[in-house]
Amino acid sequence: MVELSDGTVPAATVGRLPYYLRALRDLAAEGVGLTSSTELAERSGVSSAQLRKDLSYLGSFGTRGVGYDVESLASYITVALGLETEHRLAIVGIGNLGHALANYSGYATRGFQVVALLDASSDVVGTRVADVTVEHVRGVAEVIQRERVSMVVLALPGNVAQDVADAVVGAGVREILSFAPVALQVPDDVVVRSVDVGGELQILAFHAATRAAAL
Amino acid sequence: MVELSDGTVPAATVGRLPYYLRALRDLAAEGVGLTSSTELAERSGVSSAQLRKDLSYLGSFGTRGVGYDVESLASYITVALGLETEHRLAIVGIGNLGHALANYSGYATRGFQVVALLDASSDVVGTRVADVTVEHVRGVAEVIQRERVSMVVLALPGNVAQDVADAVVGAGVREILSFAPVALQVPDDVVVRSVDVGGELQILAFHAATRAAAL
DNA sequence: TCATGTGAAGGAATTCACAGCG
DNA sequence: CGCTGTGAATTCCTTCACATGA
Repeated sequence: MVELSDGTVPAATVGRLPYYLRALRDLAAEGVGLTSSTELAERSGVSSAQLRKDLSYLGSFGTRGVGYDVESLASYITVALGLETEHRLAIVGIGNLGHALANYSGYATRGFQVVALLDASSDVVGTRVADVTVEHVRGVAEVIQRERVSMVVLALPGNVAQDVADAVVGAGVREILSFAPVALQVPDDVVVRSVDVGGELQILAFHAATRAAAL
Repeated sequence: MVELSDGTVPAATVGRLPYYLRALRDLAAEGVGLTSSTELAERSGVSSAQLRKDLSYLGSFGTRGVGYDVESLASYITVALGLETEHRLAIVGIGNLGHALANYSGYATRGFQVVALLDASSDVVGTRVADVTVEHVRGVAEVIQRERVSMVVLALPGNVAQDVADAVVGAGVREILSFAPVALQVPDDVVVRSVDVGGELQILAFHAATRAAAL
């Protein structure tokens, strides 16, 4: 019996749902209709106990003694992640990274649409990138209203990220993905996810140094 | 008294060290010479207790009743992260993202150098990107040897990521940063950090959906 | 019988609150 | 006295191991 739980899903579990969904879509693409917690966990890079525990927070989707139906489990996770509704994105900062993000093809297999691009440089404002005309960041609030933007991606230098975040939050956005290596100060009801490439490399450097020290 | 600890630093702590280092460098750039756990924590987006606990795993760097010397704490974290040695990077996959990463200027303020670029498409092999000539990925093992590459960045589609990872690991690389949305299978002594932009957006979508459901 | 789903146990990370030291 | 450094308490997450039910 399928039953969705209440709203209490651990953050760590939410963070893994995209991996499960990815693995399920891969399985579906391979024509696999039925899977097990062992197989799905292996493809997702977690333990089978972890996978089952995670799914238990969302409800009960499998058949004991059998496994999980790939299609239907994918559907449930899709719904749980809120991917059945369209999410309209604006990207602020059309430098190297912003360009790449604007052109990023498979936005996690639909659900996301880039509807606005903004920048502060007159070099790019007015140009078209990925079929969208770049507008000046000073009009960010208006653009967000006009395009009904619900998520903003910040691909800009750390020193201006906070100002843009303030403007974006003021315009009603509650979900931000930031590539700027700064801790953004936002109200409690705003969710910020941060991706820091430099930081990731530093973490790898730490492991390299630890390995070297162990010799 | 400054004393470095043994090699047991929690993974969660390691993940935050880059934020502390960033905040310290900002402070130094502003001409601040002395800081407190409260100030530094605020700029890093963590609690002051968290910061002090994290630092305690590395050693003892502050002065009770006073605070931390910005320069020297930055130095210690730099050493702890292994950033005093040069790290030679290869980027595999010179698409939109690979381009952006190759041109990414401040590689976390030095310590990292892009010494090789590889791709499988004849459209880009042979071209120069960020002063480096793109080579064919089939020669990845040779390139890694020749350029003494110690870290590899994978900016390529999920379906080929595992093959390249295998080749790269076979050539002796033990640190990988992957932008491919797949769980790479690697030996225990290889460290893989994964950045999944699509996944981050899905996590934001989950929060948006949860918010909507709460109304 | 077999793999799911889940209480219970165990481990890790965070927070608390204060001892310790300049 | 003030702020660091840290045991203790708490909370959160993961793993275990088995009851459950198709």
